[in-house]
Amino acid sequence: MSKNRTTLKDIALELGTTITTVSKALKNYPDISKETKKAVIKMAKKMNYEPDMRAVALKKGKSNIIGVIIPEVVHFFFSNVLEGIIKNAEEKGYKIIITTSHNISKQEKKHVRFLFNKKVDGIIVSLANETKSVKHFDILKEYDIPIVMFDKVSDTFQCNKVNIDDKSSAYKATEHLIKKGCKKIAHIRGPKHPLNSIARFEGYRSALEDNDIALNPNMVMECKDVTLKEGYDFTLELLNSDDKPDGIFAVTDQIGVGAIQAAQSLGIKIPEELKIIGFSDSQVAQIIRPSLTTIHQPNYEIGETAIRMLIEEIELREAHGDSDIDFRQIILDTYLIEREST
Amino acid sequence: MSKNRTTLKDIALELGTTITTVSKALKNYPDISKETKKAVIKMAKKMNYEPDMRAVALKKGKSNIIGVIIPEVVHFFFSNVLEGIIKNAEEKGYKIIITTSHNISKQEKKHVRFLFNKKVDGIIVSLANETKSVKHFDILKEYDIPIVMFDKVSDTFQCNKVNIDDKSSAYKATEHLIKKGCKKIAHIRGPKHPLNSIARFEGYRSALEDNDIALNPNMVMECKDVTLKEGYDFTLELLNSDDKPDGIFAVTDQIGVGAIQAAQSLGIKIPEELKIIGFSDSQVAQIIRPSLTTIHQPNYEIGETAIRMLIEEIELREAHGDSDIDFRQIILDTYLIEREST
DNA sequence: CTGAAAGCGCTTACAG
DNA sequence: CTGAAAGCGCTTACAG
Repeated sequence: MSKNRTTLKDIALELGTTITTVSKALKNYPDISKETKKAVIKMAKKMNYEPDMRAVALKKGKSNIIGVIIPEVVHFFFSNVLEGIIKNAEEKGYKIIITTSHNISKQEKKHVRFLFNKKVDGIIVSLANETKSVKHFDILKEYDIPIVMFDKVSDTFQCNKVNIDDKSSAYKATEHLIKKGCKKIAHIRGPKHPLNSIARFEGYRSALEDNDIALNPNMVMECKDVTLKEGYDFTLELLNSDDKPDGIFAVTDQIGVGAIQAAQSLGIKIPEELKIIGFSDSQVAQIIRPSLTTIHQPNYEIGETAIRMLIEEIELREAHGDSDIDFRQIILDTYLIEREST
Repeated sequence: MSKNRTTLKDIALELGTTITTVSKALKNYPDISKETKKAVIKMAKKMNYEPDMRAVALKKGKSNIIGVIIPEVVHFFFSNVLEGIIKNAEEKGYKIIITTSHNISKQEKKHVRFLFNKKVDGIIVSLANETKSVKHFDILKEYDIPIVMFDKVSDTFQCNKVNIDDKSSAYKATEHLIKKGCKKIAHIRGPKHPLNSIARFEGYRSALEDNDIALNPNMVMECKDVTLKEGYDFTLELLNSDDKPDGIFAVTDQIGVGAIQAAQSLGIKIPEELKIIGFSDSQVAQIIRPSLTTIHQPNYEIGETAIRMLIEEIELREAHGDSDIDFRQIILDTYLIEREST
């Protein structure tokens, strides 16, 4: 037996009163008598009433839904950020619609469009590796839909942003290798476009420079998909060249793990002959032997901060209309964790 | 300058026609002239029109949103399932709202309620470890909202289900240890309630029985949160007892990894003195040394299957009203991957 | 304290 | 071929 979901009308009919009264009673308006409220609440419970949020959303012009666009879900960093987003959103009565770009710009565009017509209250995004132009986000600005970018942000787009200081973190990582005695330091870097892979490269370059080590372009490898396999293959290539590195700064832990496995396959001793440092502090960094020195970044807090900023902006706009917002960029701290690989 | 989002009315006004005509033109109704259609489509584009899905949903009684309730996002198995769900949902024009129970029944109840009043078209769920009664799902049945359960399912609740054969997989795992010569096999099992941890225990028990090995209750440890640390601690306890196991069947890879680390901390050789097998085939199983023998389960396919069944049911009900549905339980195959730990 | 009415943005049966 | 009207389920300013 299928029932239709109870509406205000059903309750009003049952009680011989009107929709208006029922609606007000349920929302505890002061101008409704206690008896009426009691009766309405009782009947609502009995009839399993739950407000139709679509109707509420339509009426109020608010959906309490936030859209998230990230490259991947099966990913140590992003799943942790997502966790931070979801938990804090739920606490404040917002729900999350999640979409994944798989680092493809076209997908990202589609999702922006979709979330736009789903009338989400705001959007959190980490750009696809492939994305260069962020024109497809302009429509959100035009219609005053708040956006927060994290991790892979745009430098030109005006909005709230959360990330870490990739350059100084990469500097720290490279400097660590230098302090440990490395002279020939390779960098397996991220793809061309994302600002954070550029910043990490800059940190690497800058640390070499400050320590009077010439940058050898043959020692910089550029990943496409940033997979363990790429880390493995690039490391083999580096270690089979005439000019072997004695240190590798890997742009992520996955790359670092691939590097360790490649070195081991050639019988090269870590950290004696080769030192390796990763980035992210994911679980594999602790579990691999030798364990991987890495840069810890506050994943959960990045998600938490992003959702907080977004909800603040949403509620600020609700209160003051489209008053001008001062956008901020919040930079969270990282630290180096030394393990066996250096 | 904030704009209000364009509505049908805006377009009609601009064109000096009516909402009806604009709506029909955009949906390519046959009874609208070509010229009108052309003009409407052009104007819609110019004005950045996107239909308000809330209104469409309200009118049509459909939201094209599917709710997902899972214990965790930061979790190898669940993030992979989620990936399978999201990708296949997007292809069919559905979006996912994701909520996490953190294995707490109360949270799960709250989410069911929330998703119900969000009027999602259907729900996919893997039960919280804590959940015994599934009464809180009854409301979905009452109102004909399709549900698919996966992994941690209920045996009493009538709905479509997707999982693996946990019992026979566990049997396979235990039998593998026996074939490798283990005589004293411990099992670090999952929590009390979830059917799949019970089934895995049953598989273990049954394999021992078939091989004339008496089950020693002291060799069965029960996890609460199924964390690496629990695996570590229980393994220390087992290995420090008078009656040491020579094999451990761990209910997940995380437990298996903890077991390996605990054994190593005591200087016990794997696999010579102790053999360990996990369950899931997550990345850590490949990366730890010795690498972990495990049961591979098709994570992505579980998600894919769940969302397919759900969408099928949604569309079936749309077409035929609440005709009776034949619920199915789809069992996906697992296989054993032998690595260094056995 | 209660209720009639307008309206959020759409869809669609019906009339012309 | 075009359009007026009802209605999806709510909220809320207004009248009584």
